[in-house]
Amino acid sequence: MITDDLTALVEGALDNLRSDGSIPPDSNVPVEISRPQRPEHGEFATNVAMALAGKAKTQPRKLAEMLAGALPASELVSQVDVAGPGFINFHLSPKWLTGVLIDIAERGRDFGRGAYRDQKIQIEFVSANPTGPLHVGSGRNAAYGDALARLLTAAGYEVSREYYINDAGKQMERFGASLHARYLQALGRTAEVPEDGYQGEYLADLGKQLAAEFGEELVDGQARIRALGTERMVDMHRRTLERFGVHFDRWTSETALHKAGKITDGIQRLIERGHTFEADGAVWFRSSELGAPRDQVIVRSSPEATPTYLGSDVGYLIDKIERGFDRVIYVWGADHHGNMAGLKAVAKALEIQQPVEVILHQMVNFVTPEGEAAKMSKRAGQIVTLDSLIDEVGTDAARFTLLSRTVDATIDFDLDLVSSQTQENPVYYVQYQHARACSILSNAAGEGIEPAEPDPTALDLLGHPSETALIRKLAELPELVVQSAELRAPHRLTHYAQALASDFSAFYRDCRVLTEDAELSGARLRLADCTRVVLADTLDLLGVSAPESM
RNA sequence: GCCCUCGUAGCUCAGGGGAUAGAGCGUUCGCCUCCGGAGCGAAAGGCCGCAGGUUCAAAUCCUGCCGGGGGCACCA
Repeated sequence: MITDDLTALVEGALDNLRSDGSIPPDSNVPVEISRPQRPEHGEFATNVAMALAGKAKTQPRKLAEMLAGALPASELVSQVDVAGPGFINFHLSPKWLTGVLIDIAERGRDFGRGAYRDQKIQIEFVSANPTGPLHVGSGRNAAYGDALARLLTAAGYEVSREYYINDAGKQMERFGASLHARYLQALGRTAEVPEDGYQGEYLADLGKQLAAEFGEELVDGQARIRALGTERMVDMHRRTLERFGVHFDRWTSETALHKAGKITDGIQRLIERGHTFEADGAVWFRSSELGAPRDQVIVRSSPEATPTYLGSDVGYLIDKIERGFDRVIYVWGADHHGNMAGLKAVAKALEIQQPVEVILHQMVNFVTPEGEAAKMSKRAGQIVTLDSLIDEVGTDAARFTLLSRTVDATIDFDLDLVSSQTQENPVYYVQYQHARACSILSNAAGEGIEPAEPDPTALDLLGHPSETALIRKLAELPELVVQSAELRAPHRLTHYAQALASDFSAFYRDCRVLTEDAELSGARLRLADCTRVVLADTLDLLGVSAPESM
């Protein structure tokens, strides 16, 4: 990678200076290559001179000049500027610029891919309770988890997407009771949804459905109703997610884990290892000794004596690890923050060597134009569903918007602006530039003009500032992919996509592609084609489509 | 009370220790003989919440405080 080459150059210069006594022999400073904010500064920069000045008590300017003078020759660098407080700016050679285009032309979508890493990562996300429709918070989770999975894949990892179906436990009993009541109501009987149950209208609809399909058959069959309801809810989640462009490699049911004995085995492991005690008739996990703020119940007291959420998670975690992943990632909403310490404590207690990583994303709030937060509650039935958001703005705009901020920041949706956001959403700008590139390419094809062959002499004609700026932007993708994957920060790609689209737009404005000059047209066509590839690839990493026309 | 997270332009947000802190929207002023105007250019607009600390260097790291959001169940 280019930064490695430049780092080696600077380190070589430092060695030269040390050996001729210009700087003290023990003056070791880390060399970091960065991208300057302003194009006039060049393609890359380092300010190792400032760090060196601090150690060697010498003027940074002078040190920078010495460093620049001591740089070994390289065909990569055409010019070095000494600027500002100790900065050395590298201007890369035209050969490097054409090299970027050749790389893209030859590798296509592989251009943005990192080297294979031989590491299997499992990422579990969404995992919403099958008690109601997916809401927009789950949409954020889905958009993030899926984009991160795509990013990790692009960075060279083997990734498996998993959805955990919480189809056991107390909430599901409440769900069953609620649906049973709705079913009875649909049959014209008197029944009431329990106070701690699910009041949403969707259950009334489902109750009517069951009444129509089964008649009186299920009147005494609450367990059956619960199972049927769960099944339909999971199907609904699956459909919504497919519609949202999210596909899971595996759906694991908590009930299935129970049946396979994995849950009780897991709890047994904790007991055998001496991490538990009994109190008030319940089994407790001594998590406070493993970094958690308090001990937690893993098996409820009688008469239920069933595992808690954390209790089930022990067996599930073991199951994940036994399937051979080198790392497991959980994507949770911020409202699950309290479970993090417990899960980490379980991993410690079981002496799991593989990293167990939890990523929390902040919530999605809905605000009125007056700025009042309208809180969402599933139980109260006031749901802004993911389906309704997709209906309103479409999958592309929804995903792009939900991904455009860091996971650490809450997202405020102004409900009244959701539809007008269709107009101002930056995703359309990016898609538009992609469509424009496609359009130019097809116009050219109609006139029999083909993109120039990917070789340095043909592409050497490119040199306009808007052209070089665009090429520099294209060149950022491979590093950005690896970086964003390691930082778990897909939102960086949304910003990159916009910047790239903007640079393409400037190129379009300044450099007419289809001209009298066939060779120049060919070279610019190649640049347009490379931009098309990189834009499409970036959008794909976000799970957003790249239409050829709009 | 304790834990997590946010506080940067009028608004929504980027900025993983380094140069003159950036973008979109909004505002003002310009640009349609032009390969797609869902566009382009320019201008205005900033004690980077406050106070300490670490460092040659802090919007960035640490501590405290103030202010928003989320958690602290034998719910998931």
